[in-house]
Amino acid sequence: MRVLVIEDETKVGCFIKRALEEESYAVDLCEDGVKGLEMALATNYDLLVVDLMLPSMSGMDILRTIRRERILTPVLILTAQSQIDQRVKGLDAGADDYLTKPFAIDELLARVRALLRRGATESSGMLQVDDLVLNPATREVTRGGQRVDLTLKEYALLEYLMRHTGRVLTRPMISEHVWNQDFDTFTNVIDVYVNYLRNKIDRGRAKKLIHTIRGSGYMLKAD
Amino acid sequence: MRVLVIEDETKVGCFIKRALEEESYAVDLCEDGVKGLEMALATNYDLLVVDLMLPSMSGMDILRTIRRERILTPVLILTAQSQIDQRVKGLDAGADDYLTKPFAIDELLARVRALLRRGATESSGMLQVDDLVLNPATREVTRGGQRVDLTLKEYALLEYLMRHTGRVLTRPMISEHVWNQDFDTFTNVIDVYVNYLRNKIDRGRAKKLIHTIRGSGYMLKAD
DNA sequence: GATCGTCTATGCGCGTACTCGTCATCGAAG
DNA sequence: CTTCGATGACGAGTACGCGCATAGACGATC
Repeated sequence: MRVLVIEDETKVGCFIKRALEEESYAVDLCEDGVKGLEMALATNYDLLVVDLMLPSMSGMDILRTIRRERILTPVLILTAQSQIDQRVKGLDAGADDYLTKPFAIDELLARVRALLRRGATESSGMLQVDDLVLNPATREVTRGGQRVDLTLKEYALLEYLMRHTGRVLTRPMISEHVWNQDFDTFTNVIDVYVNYLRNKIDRGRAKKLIHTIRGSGYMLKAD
Repeated sequence: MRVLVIEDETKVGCFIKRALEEESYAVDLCEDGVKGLEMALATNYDLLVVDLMLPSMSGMDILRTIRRERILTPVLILTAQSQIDQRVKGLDAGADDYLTKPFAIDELLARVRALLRRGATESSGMLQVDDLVLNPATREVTRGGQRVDLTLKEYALLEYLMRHTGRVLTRPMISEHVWNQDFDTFTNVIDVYVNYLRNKIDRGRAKKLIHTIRGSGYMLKAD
């Protein structure tokens, strides 16, 4: 799950970025409105977190522009206490949720989870492929009832694979959703992480879930 | 499906080429406008991906020229953020879709798929000849319900045959759509690949689908 | 300074794409 | 019907690059 945070106060922005990364999201941070808009249009983010009060271009304008481009990415708006009246306008312009500054970081994380759940598989939020179960709420993974311990990146990759079960996922697609903009194209990190996941999930099991599609990419599937 | 990418930024071009090739397209990459136009006129591509801002000749001029020549190949235009106003002109000049740079690679792949589907069989996108079924979305092939595993080239060839069922396809036609410009005419690769496909699709079956038209080429047909 | 997580670098094995050579098949001419 | 050249089928073999595995560099955290 890749998130773009547009927030001009460096301290707040870094704080949010950090917190989201600890939840295994791939996060890009942008302190400028115009640049942020470009990034939002450029990359297929899973969520945008946008401050309303920004230099060079307001969060509201960003929101309106991306909706005009028919980008349906969920947007979480951050408003100062004094801008409460702006909320309604924000929701009208296509925001999915808002949060008043200052806020508790847990509050933010809870809303982010809610927005991402909504967009995805719907239902209870539990992802399941064969006897492999992933609970996004607790970030707990089990295979055949047995707990599997994953690092942040391993988890992020697995979640992406599980949200697109049965489809071939090319390396560019994976890097775009699991890594942030610093990703280096000419590297084999993805292969390495797939290998890590295989060791923890498929090794020693009769039924393999992670499949290589040679020349294309990878696929998670029960067959 | 053969695609021509006209893009002067080497890195972007290579990235696009790689991604398309992983989707089993045959891809030619050209970094120059005039040369690109020549290639577009010389070869019967299934799709053109053209950057608007090019040295020596703008993408718009290329577009106008090939449309004047009554070439109906679908065209996907790439524009920089600052050239958004050019889009309308581009669509007027005969572009089928546009994409703003920088863009998400999934987005590009999705639009490419959409444009190629539109030109072809329409409908659900599923291709079927007798009990042979090909699903372009998942790149999955079955014969009589049984899964058939194909390599990238085998798949590309079969897709081309299936999109032109019942018509005689000459070797030049096949090489033009399934291989890229590096194709060596004085070779029998096509025969070899038809043989591979026969082994995987017709071998052991009563009803043969791949037919040889001696002196001409090949044909896929239920009879 | 020890440990953990992320990423880089590298060597190896194998599958894919392709070449080549030989044999089978077809069609036309005698 | 036989012969013969042209065309295609197909098995064997090769080169190369993809993907896998593993070791280790680097940085952050405690």
